[in-house]
Order: sequence, then C-alpha cells, then structure tokens
Amino acid sequence: MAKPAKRARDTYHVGNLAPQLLAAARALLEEVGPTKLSLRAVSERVGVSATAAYHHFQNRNELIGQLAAQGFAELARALQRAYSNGSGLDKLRAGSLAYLHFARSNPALYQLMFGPEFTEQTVIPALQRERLAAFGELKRMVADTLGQELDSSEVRKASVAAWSYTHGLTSLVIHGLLPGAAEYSDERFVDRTLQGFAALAASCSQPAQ
Amino acid sequence: MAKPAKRARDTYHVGNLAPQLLAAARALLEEVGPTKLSLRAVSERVGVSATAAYHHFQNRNELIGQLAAQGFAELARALQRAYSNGSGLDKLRAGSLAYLHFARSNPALYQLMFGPEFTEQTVIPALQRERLAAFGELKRMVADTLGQELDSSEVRKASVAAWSYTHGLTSLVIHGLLPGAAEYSDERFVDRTLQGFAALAASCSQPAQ
DNA sequence: GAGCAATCTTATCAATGTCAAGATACTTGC
DNA sequence: GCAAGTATCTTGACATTGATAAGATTGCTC
Repeated sequence: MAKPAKRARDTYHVGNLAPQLLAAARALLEEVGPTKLSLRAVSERVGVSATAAYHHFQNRNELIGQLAAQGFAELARALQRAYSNGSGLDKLRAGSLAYLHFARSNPALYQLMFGPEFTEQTVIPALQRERLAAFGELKRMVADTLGQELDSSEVRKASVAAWSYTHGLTSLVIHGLLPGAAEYSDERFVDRTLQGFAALAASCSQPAQ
Repeated sequence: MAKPAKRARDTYHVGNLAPQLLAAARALLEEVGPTKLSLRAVSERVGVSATAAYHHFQNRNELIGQLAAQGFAELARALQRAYSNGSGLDKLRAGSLAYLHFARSNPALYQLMFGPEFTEQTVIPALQRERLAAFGELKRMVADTLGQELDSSEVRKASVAAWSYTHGLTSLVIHGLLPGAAEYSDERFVDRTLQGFAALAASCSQPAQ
C-alpha cells in the first residue's frame, strides 16, 4: 500500500530518466525544429519537473550534444550498411544516398548535428568521438574504393572531398535552398549532382574552345 | 538652448535607427556567435531602448533575416569580383576561394545565412531574393565555364554540384570539423579538396583492378 | 532499521522576445 | 507660425526559458 500519502507528491518520477529524456528530446526535436527545443518541454513530455534533467546532464548543451552524438552514430551505421550492400563502383553513390536519406528522415537532428551550438569550446567528448567515428567510416569507404592505405594523404584528401560534396548537397536540400527540395527523390538529387560534377570535370580537363 | 527639460529624457534617440541596428547586430553577431545574438544587446549597443527595434523590424527574425540577406549580397559581389579577376580555367577555383574566404572572414554571419532559423515559412522576402541572386551569380560563372546557356539543364546540374562542394567544404571548415581548420590557408583547403575530387573521379572512370 | 547518497521537486532568479500604453519628435495643412 | 496628426522612442509589464539553491523522497548499504 501507499504510505499515508499526506503530502506525498503523487508525481514523483523514479529511475532511468536520462534515456527517457533523450528519447523525448529526439522526438520533440523533429516536431518543433532545432532552434526551439526547450528543456522544459522535454521534461514535461516525460512527466517530470523542469529541473530534473540537471541531475543527468550538466546543462542543455550536454543534452543536445548527446542527441547530436547519437545522430552521428546512426549516420555511421547507415553509411556502413549502405556501403557493404552496394555493388562495385556504385558503393560510393550508395553511401551518398544513405547520407542524404538519413538527413531527410531526420532533418532537425541533422541541422543540430551541424548546427552552430557546438564550437570547439562547447563540444562534448561523446559528440567529438562519434563525429570522428562517422568520418572514419567514410574514410574506410574511400580507402577501399581508391585501393589505398587508410591514413594516406590521398585518402584523406579524397575523404574530405567526398564529405564536402555530400554534406553540401544534403545541407542545401535540407534547408530548402534547392527548388523541389520537398518532392524530389534522394536518387534524383544525388545522380543529378554527380552528373554535374562530371560536366565540370570534363570542362576542366579540356580547355574551353 | 534645450527646452526646460524638466522631465525630458536625456536619452532620446532620433532617426536613422534601422541601419544603426543592423550595423551593431552585424558586429555583435561575430562577437557572441550566431546563436546568442539578442535584440536587447543590439539595442543597448546603439544606445536605445529594448523595444525601439520593433518600429523598424517586425520581430527578431526579420532583423537577422536582413543580416543574412546582406550576407548573401556581399557573397555574390565577392564571387563576381573573384570570377572576373580570375584567369582561364582558374576562374572557378577563384570563385571557391572567394566563397571560403568570405565565410572564414564572417563565420558567424555565414552560419546565420545557412542556419536553421529560416525555414520556408519564416524566410523573409529580402533574404529569398538575395539568396537567389547569389545562386544566380554562381550559375553565370558555371554557364560561362561550360560555354552553355544559363538556363540549360547542364548548367543547373553543374551549378548545384559546384555549390554543394563549395558550401560543404566551407561548412566543414567553419564548424571546425576538419583538422587544422584554424591555421590552414584558404588555398590549401580548396586545392587539396580539388585534388581529392580528381582522385575520386579517376578511380570511378577506371574500374578497380 | 538507521544513515547516506542519489534522485526528484519546489521556489526563485536573470535574460530574453514581445506587447500595450504613454511620451517625444517630426510633418503637414492652414 | 502653429495646431493636429503621425512616426518614432520610452517605460512598464508579461510569458518563456535556462539555471541555481534548498528541501523532500527514494533506494542502497551496513
């Protein structure tokens, strides 16, 4: 039986709060957008007081940092899956597709992951770690494609190039800066952009008439 | 002489406030970062009450929207200047350099320009206009390089590719996701990334052994 | 079961965006 | 010139939010 319950608050949460907060924040993030995620709204959704989160996270930045870290971990897994399932030369394209697909499925999370909240001072260790892990996954893909050492200068340069192009395209799509960003398919964006690169590369190798 | 000045507030600002607010906001933006720009701090810097801005801007979003629009206008000019000063095939590289240089000179502004604050609903007309103008400038550059019509499908695809790569690289550098983001030169980033693309393109054209 | 540490709540504060109402400066018709 | 009206600016206030401090509750340990 419950104790006398004279003044016992009937709403007293117990245990396992951090994961629940993260899950609620993750869901709320996509509902309200990356700039409007408030700790209070997250706490209310879990059914807990406004300050309970401070016993599990140092501050708001650590909570959204964990969210972003979680995002990078998922992105890395998606890349790995796509690459191992892809065939031949299409493997890198499959990686790009998976990258874009992840971002379009979690637009607010993606914006948070690359958002202005995390500077070199305010980045939390978990986020830094998952970031590097995701980039490492990409480097593995590139090294495999190029058939070169993972830490070679070639691989580093090509990885930055691949990441730049994919992240840039994704960022433009997510922000709605490209016409038809809402309805077009992932494949269309990726393939058209690859065609664009081919055209640029061709015009660079052979001087203009 | 001043009037009796019995209750006359000695701090009563007059005229030309909007440009002053924008200038102060622009400066403050780079000092405190794109997420911590408050209207009150801007107003205080100009020496005006906290709510004076509301007679010139509908809300905070419109003020920072004007800032972002201003940024795109400057970016377009920088691109144009670089392209017209460049020589031969280096013209596109000169454009990329100018783009990266602009962003590294105005990192907070750049993050604001591509930040999560402006969705398709909350974007103001001036920002939309300057965005399109800047992208138009890039399309002109690409059309000239390819020697094709400005509104051709080829040019559109190549422009998105060029913008994706440049924006992606810039974004990674600005956010400090690339090692040595602070000390390396613009040229180093751009040239190494272009080398990376060349390596990727080569490995795609000739199947792996 | 007493003591203790972890967890959760309530109360509170400072900062911020925003609105409403009043005060001040500029402009326009006469 | 000046009175009326409009644009501009200020004061005052409110709701929301991140954060801290202090007290209440729970579960663990001996």
